[in-house]
Amino acid sequence: MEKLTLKKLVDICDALSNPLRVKLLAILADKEWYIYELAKKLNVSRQILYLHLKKLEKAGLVESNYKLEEGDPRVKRFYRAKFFELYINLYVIKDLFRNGEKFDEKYIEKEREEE
Amino acid sequence: MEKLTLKKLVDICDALSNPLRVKLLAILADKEWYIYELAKKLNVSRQILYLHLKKLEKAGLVESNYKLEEGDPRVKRFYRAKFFELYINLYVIKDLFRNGEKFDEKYIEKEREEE
DNA sequence: TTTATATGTAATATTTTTATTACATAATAT
DNA sequence: ATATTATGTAATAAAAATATTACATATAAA
Repeated sequence: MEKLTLKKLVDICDALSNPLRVKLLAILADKEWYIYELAKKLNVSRQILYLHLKKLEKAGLVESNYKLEEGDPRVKRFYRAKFFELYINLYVIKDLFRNGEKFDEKYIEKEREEE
Repeated sequence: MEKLTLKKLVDICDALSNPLRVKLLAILADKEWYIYELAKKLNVSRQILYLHLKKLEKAGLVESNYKLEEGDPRVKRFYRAKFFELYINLYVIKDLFRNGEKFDEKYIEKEREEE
């Protein structure tokens, strides 16, 4: 498993801190969907899906690309889940702060990336 | 590892979706602290710690109790981290929705517990 | 007696997240 | 032509999370 950083943990947890986003991830794990189709299936607005998918994409849990299907000249943006693994316990959490860097620096670094 | 539910996942991830809360958990893993002491150490307000610790407590990641120390009649409320483990990947996420219950029911159930 | 230590609540303000609504474009299908 | 399918942006509203400030209580220590 790839090295876990504080920022990565916080981003993934932020992404999974909402039940609709977890559901989206489960749906996108089976096959790729485009937003229009997803909005109909889940009976929610496209706009809210944009926001939730953006957060999942930021955490690296989903990805998307535009595709042209045969016989339909309309470009569709397909989203799919990316495989990931996360294992955490108290020791893992402690290790996040046991590598020279100070918490404050990491905190500030995270905020810089936000811009 | 205990059976993971959607609600439990969302609560834990919500708790870990903020870097200060992750830091708090790491600190409380080593020894128990009371809020006044923590506020000084971290140079943040007591009030903000109340809020963050409440969220960690709700997720079952920390616990607290009041204690009297020898030679000091002032009651102190000590917080400490509880051991936990969380393993997630795409299959685990999918499994959360593969047990008869529908997503909507779980979503609504979660909201009821909020009250 | 005043400052520091310790607890808690309540009110308010700020910021972020979440959700809704409206607009604009373009091809498809009826 | 008009409704449906598809994309995107922008404005706004509502709700939740985060942060600040103020108040109240009580003991310790100087």
